[in-house]
Amino acid sequence: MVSETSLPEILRARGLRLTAQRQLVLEAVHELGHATPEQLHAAVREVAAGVNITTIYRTLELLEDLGLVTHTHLSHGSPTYHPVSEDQHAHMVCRQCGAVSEVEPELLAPLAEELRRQRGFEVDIGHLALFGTCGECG
Amino acid sequence: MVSETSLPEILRARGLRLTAQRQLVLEAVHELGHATPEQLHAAVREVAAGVNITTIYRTLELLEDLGLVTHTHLSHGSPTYHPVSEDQHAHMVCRQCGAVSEVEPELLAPLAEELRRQRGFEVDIGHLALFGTCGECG
DNA sequence: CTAGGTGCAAATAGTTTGCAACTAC
DNA sequence: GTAGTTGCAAACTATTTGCACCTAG
Repeated sequence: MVSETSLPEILRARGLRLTAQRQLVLEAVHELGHATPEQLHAAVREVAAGVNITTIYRTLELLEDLGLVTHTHLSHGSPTYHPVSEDQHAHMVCRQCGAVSEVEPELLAPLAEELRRQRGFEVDIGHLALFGTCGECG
Repeated sequence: MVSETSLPEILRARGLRLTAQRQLVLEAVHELGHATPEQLHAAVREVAAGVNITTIYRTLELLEDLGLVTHTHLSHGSPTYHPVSEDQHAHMVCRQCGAVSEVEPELLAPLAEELRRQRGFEVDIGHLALFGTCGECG
């Protein structure tokens, strides 16, 4: 499992620098679980007020490139970022109430397998969002 | 099946007006199959040059409300609209080459069934996007 | 010291809104 | 005639870029 601990090494291996901002953004992604750049910015600011939103965007792009975080598009608007270290899971979004819940990867495995076999398509389960209506709202 | 033919009636039933713009946008959605507001605007403009992008947005919202079209978020950026009359289908987007292909609803039926049973969640299959890597790029 | 990183301001893309002019009915 | 509709300009939100200054190594 890739964790925050490895950030310094991963950066060093690429000749990149470890900065407070990068640590804070990665920590915030872990803390919040699923968060938009805006939300991460707010979280980081509570610790380091001067951090610019631009840096959040640049850092998220970097962390994603380094394989430490990914993002998904849940509904409209901003993407949400989460750690890749977490169990791969899909999201289920209710269009009525906006509730987001997680879908266990086991449920998706057969579909993923089918697509791989039939089409040679490798589904990224962590980047999957199912829209619909939840039990409460249905 | 709801088709373009019913637009006048559906509008009338709500006390709304049938305009050239509305017909053109709906036709464009049918013609293009999956298109962003931008692309639909371009298509409509080929027939009626004066139509404003604002009208495209407003009309898509209306048509969606009327149940004639839906939209999905394929990858980043703009949503893509398509007719609801078409067979419900999901989309498969390759993150390398950007290719979009359709996934037959049969493949998704078991998953949808499972979620309905276990969680009472009604998945909107037409609004589903699977991201990953296609055979060519893998 | 110096390449990489950050903050700030400005640019850009996508979408929404206010309002006066227009038109379907 | 009149309520619904449109076009235009301006506002907004989310994101990206250019650039001078700063700092980790």
